[in-house]
Amino acid sequence: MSDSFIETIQKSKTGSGNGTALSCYETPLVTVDIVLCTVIQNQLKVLLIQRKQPPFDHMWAIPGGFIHVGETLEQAASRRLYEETNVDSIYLEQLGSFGQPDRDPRARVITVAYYALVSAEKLQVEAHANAEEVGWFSVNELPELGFDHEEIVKKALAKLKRHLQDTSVAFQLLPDKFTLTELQRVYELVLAKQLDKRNFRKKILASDLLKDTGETKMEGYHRPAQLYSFASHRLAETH
Amino acid sequence: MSDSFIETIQKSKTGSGNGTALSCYETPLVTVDIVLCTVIQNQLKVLLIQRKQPPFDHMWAIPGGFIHVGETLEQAASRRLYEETNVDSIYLEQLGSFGQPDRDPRARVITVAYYALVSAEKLQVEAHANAEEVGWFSVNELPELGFDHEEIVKKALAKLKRHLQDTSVAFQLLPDKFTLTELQRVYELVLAKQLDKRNFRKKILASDLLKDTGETKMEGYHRPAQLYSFASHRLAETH
DNA sequence: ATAATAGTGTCTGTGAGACAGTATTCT
DNA sequence: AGAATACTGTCTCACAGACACTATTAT
Repeated sequence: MSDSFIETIQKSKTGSGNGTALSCYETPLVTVDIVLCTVIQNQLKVLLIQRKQPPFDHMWAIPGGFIHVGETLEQAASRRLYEETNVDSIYLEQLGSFGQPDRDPRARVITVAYYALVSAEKLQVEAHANAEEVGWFSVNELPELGFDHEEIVKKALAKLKRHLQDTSVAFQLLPDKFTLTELQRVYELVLAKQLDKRNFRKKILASDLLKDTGETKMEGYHRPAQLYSFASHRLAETH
Repeated sequence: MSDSFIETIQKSKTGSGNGTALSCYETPLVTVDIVLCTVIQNQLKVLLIQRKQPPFDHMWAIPGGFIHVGETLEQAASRRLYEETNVDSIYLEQLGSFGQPDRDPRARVITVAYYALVSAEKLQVEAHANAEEVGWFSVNELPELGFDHEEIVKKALAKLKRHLQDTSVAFQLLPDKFTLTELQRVYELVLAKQLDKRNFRKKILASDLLKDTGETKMEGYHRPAQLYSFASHRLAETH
């Protein structure tokens, strides 16, 4: 959809001038692009869409698109995520803008990038009623990406890592009720390293972000785990 | 300068359609805006420019402008700073994009904001050969700002604060050789709180970022201070 | 009994912050 | 001698990280 829009702009660029002092193609286009992350099968995954036209035909790219009239940047990102996943109110964080003059070979396109987090639970409910090729890729096994999307994904993962440590974003990747082991797994996946169980629990419980729901979760033939929920979503924010 | 460009766009908007499927005004304009900080007279100051046209006529605003063809976002910001200060190679850090639909009453304008740091020393060399009203304002006594620039400045100062603590940006606000007391003053101004002299020196010297130049600086009738220089500009970077 | 995961406490080292007195230079 | 700033070391507390065993559930 973004692509057909750029084609139109391109035509006006190659056609004869229209008399105004400044033509469209001298002003850059603006998009939003989103690195949507979730945890599936014990892996940190990113949502990608397979391209159907040049440039970068057949390659994968992160979802994105133009900003509609009257929309804020966040709303545009949110809308695009809804279009791809049928989930709304997905957690979004702005990552920065990418504007290398040649990042899109067709036209000058500046993108405002976001990273987004959803729990796999929310995704399961909705099927992909979408004709596009859409896929979840493990961050360790990303295909080659079009445009500068590899750079954007890398920055997103780096920012998520930092963010995880001084805020409480981890909960965005979990269902409302979760065990401490599940929470630790999220930390381990994002930070890409193992954590000590006792130290992790000590720190998390000391932070006072969790509420013991009293419920337990049985999974397999062993001692059931306590279920916790997140107490104060907006605490411990540094950013 | 940005303003006359927006006027042109505005005319094409109110004039009759030109036949293309998508006219210019449906695509947002993009600018860069920069919060340039320095330390003058023991105060943290921000560069502002007084506006000469509506909207926000007579009010102050941070410097900014459109991106030229072929320029990266950073280059555009850098160029605008050079135009205002005659100083180049000013330290720049991207802050984020601001895109509220109504932030500019004339047209949809999305801005990519930067914060920038210069040492007062570099500024002293060059005089303002500029016709515009330009001024350095203490961050504690900012005038009312046009557009959403107050929000941008606040975010810049917050980011600078955070940044100061886990990187070595402080040096961007100092001359090449400086005393530990001067360095501490920069920290105190940015963090807006007093620091203990012994703890500060202990921490800074332990970080191994400084090189003792062997020189000293006499100022007043008292013991002269050691001059240090910054050892490794790119160490301790988190971002 | 066994398998499988949940859950728990101590010790050590490091870094942050509180705190006061001596050193050096010039008038 | 006095004024003004440079410079220095110790103690305490909180937090991070290393580390191993008991508890509970189902088969």
